[in-house]
Amino acid sequence: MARSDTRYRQAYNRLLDFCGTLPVGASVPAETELGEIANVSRTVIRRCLSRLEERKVISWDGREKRLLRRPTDADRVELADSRVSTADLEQRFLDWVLRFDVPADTPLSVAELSRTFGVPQHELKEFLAGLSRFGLVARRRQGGWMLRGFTRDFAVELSDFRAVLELNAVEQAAEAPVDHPIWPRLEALRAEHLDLAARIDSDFHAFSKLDETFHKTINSVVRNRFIEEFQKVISLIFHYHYLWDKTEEKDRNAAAIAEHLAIIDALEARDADAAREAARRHLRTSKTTLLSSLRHHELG
Amino acid sequence: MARSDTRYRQAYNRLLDFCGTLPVGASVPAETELGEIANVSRTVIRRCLSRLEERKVISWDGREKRLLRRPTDADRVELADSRVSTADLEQRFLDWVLRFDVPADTPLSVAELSRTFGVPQHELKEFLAGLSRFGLVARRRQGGWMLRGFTRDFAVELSDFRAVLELNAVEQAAEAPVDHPIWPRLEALRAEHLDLAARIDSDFHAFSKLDETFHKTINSVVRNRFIEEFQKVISLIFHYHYLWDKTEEKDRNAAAIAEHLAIIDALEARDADAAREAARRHLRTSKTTLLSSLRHHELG
DNA sequence: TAACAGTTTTTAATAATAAAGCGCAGACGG
DNA sequence: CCGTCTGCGCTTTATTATTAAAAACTGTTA
Repeated sequence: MARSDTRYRQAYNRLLDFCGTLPVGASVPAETELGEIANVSRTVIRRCLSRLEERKVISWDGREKRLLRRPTDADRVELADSRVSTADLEQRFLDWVLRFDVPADTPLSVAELSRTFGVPQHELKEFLAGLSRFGLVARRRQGGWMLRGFTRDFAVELSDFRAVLELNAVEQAAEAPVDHPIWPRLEALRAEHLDLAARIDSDFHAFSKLDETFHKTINSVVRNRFIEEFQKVISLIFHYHYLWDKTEEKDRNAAAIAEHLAIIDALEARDADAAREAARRHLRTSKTTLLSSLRHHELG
Repeated sequence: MARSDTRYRQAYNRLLDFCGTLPVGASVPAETELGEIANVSRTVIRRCLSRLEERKVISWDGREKRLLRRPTDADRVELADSRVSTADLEQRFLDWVLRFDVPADTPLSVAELSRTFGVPQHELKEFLAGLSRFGLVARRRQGGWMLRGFTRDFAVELSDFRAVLELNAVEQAAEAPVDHPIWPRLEALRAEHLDLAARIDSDFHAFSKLDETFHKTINSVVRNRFIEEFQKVISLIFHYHYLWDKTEEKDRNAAAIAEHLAIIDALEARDADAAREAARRHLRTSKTTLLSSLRHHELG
């Protein structure tokens, strides 16, 4: 019942490596300096030094530390496990919710999630607490969490919010200076769209990815931590639902390509009003698609 | 090292109360039913029943439970502590940050915060995890948290974001139907603004509260969980900084009243463009005020 | 056979604790 | 005698062990 000593183990091995670079008999640097080498606090260093002394790799008497022998592979310590990536927990969690179509108002068990994701409970709790800011999960009165889920209301509000953010982005893009990096990127996107449009009959599946890139590009002109935070969630959710709704996918995608091109045209003409209008039209379509995808899911 | 048994204690006392309403000798209802009365699970009820039997308040044999005597005050159990409100932790935390002007990039000690706020550590962690979504705090690489704080960048981005949300709200307000509750509220606000304007020389301090009400009203036309979540933080922050910047407070407030009235005028005339423009102007002023308040703070 | 009590399994909240971090006082070397 | 380094002890954090509470099962009786 205590935190893991991975930090110590890693530091220890790193110190062994360092000692390997020193000649036998050389004096070992001060604790502070070693701390900087291994990027840990002095406390950890001291523990490592204790062990090094114990194993007779170094002598240690006050500030007199000397390398006694060349360290071998046998001196190294195991660094137990490679704890599964905790970084993309968000990605994996949303993926799970969307892929398995977890219904709204499902009680979430921290213990169970902890097992399926291979992440300690307390980390999950923190993560869920974060998500609750987006209204995707909520605390239950008697403890525990529940997925507020992917209801129609949620989808509508998410779409509306997305529209607000993205119309703002389009407005800003229209006023971006000529040397802004968005212009070459838009030009490249236009080419990709035209390319895909030409072979839409066979490759219409490729659109989903292109769509994501397009919206990411548009939004990239807005440098705002709040908006960026949301964008991650928004794009993921739209992305998935796009993938699902298989009804008339080809036609939908062809239409969306046309709408994207209209936005690009208006932007490159620096016509803010037209761009706004085009974006508004496209977002309206997106919203409809998202809602219809939900409806099919409910029925299915 | 276990969770507290407050739930059990409360349930026990509530059952005592319930028994008080029964005549001596009456049969006590089933566990499930008792569970509904006290709003706890059967497990807790059984624990309570055990104690009731032990103290000879009831007899208990299988499903045969009878009230032996009228419960007295001596039978009740203490419910240890009144854990300080955990509900408005957000309010209190932001209050603390802003009031004591905690500088950016301050390391936050969960242990210390836990003490000053009288809240268990794990709750604080969850809370901080939630705040990190707003970019106000961040995890440090080597564990712990830090306040990313109230930098100039943060203020700029917050203002911009607020502007995006609020311009959208104004747009929607301009198109609200005649029977929408916003109209009488706006009319009332107009009166309050005029009233305050008349006695601005003495009462200019009262504006801060009026400002908050005004913006809250405008935003109330947008029903969107994401936006609402943000609004709480935004309004709190602006509110505080308004209170601080004492330079030319009277003039500033008088000007703001005029700007508010312009927005109300345009809205009531259902002139969306004019309303947008008026709002844009006001938001620009607000941003300037927020930034100058920061500047003074840095210097002072 | 349906409602109930007894039992077992799971889950979540909290305390305990090892690991890591921090800072000061004094020692040591130059 | 001054600056650097270490020894030491206190703080803080991350993680686990433990228990309260909830939920799920199972058998029994009215």
